[in-house]
Amino acid sequence: MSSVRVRFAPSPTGYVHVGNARTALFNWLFARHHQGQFILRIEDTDVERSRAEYESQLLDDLRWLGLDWDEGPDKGGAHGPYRQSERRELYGKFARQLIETGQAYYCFCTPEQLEAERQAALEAGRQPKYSGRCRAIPLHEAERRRASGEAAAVRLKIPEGIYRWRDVVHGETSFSSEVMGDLILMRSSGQPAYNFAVVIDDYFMQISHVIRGDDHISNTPRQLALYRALGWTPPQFAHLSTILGPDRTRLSKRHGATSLENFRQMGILPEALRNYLALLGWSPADGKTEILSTEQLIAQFSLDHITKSPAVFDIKKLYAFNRHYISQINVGDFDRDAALRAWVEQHLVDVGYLERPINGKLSEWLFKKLFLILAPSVDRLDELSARASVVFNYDAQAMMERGPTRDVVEQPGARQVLQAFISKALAETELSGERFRAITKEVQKETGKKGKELFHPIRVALTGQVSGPELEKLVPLFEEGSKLPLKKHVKSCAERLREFQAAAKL
RNA sequence: GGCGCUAUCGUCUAGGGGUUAGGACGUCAGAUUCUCAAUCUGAAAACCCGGGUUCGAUUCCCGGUAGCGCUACCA
Repeated sequence: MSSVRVRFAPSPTGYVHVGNARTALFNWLFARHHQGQFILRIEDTDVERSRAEYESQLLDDLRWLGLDWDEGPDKGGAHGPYRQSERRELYGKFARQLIETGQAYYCFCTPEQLEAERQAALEAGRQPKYSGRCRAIPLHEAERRRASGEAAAVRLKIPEGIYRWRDVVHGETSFSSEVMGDLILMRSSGQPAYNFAVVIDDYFMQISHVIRGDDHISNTPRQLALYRALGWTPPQFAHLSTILGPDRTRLSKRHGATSLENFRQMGILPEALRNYLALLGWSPADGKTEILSTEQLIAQFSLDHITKSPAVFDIKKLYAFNRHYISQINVGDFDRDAALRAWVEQHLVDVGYLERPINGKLSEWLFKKLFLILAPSVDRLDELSARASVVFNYDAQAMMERGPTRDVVEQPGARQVLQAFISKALAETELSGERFRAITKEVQKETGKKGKELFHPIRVALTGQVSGPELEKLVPLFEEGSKLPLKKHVKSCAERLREFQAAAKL
């Protein structure tokens, strides 16, 4: 089969939105599945809105998502340059060619004039499309007017007829030329217009499949008209459905987190987002498996299994995937994944628990103990600091003033359990998980209390909270943490229990 | 207004002329755990409406409705 070349062509006008991220992902998966090329092209023809700093943000976002490209603005390639702003001559050349062959013409109408006509047409209930007035201006006259300094745009004469293509996801699709006005190729500023630049670029970059949002469906016939005028064979088109917010309108900022940057800050793992996004509009061959590694995604991805209908973005489901991938993190991953390590460090530095440098024993404790004990219960990693409160914040006085914790301590029998436990625990120089277990066994024998009656008061005395991870894991976490040079001191079990004794007047 | 796209549990989806309409998230219940989370088991939950074709339509066709998109010298 001929080689697959696909592209992701964002304009640098802000952060990368999930909708675009999904488009990028589908292109990438398709390219990787077919061992083809994935090309990144920057569509910065809109000088007003494009900003250079957005471009580097954009590349960072895509890298974070785990997508890599074979050709792009930062790495070049045989079909560059990869910024439309650097391809001006090309567009100019073909605009002139189309004018010379009579397929395009100069248009001297001003935007104000066009807007007025548009409004008038709308009010009269007519189709608001360009009248084609400037088609009648002879070329030599147009040249003369331009020479005298008059600004002109270039328009394509849309040939009449039906424009049809076989969309890879929608099947046979067609539009009549009647609904299209002569489209702008070059703006009077000399900048190419989107539909023109896209066609030129896709052709010269030898794009085989254009996989993009279905908001481009009605642009497709215009582009087809251009391919026809230029005598070029168009690529295959695949139009992906829109991603909607919970209210079924197009997903946007007002729906909350929608940019890759947002998700990164929330502590969504890129593999979770990739997996979730892949399932928005695409489904695996067996129709059932949802947790899929990137390798499996690449192996199974096919344009045949794409749905046409729009999808509502469900953050709860994203969280479920994120929980899954967080629970898969194990000790070794921190050695491999510097980005994950840096994220966790920064997060805890930001809340004032830690300070840099973080290395040696502290790093070990942080990743191999604290993280692995606390992370499995979070939806997103930015909840880690709140979970870590059990480690860093212990205040016996406050605990005795709060209803839920105080009630546990004041339950009948609780003091008996606590007295026995505390005297034994304080006799130890350091409490290990094993010693903790042994001591609670002894307390159980002596007091006859077990289960909830036994552990609940101990949990409250040791953590100041009524729920949390297993005590057997927390105890050594506290003990080890207490010996580390942390910005915020972690109280040892002994410190906690003495403070508790005083506050509870035991 | 015109043109186009879309329509299966609350949500993401599988499926397809005859099925107990499958899976996942969420929800609810139970099990387990010192607690929460996790985990396991189970339950409730869907073919937009109206015509047509057919022995039989949720599936195919037409129409309606609704949602979304385009209708720019934005992309």
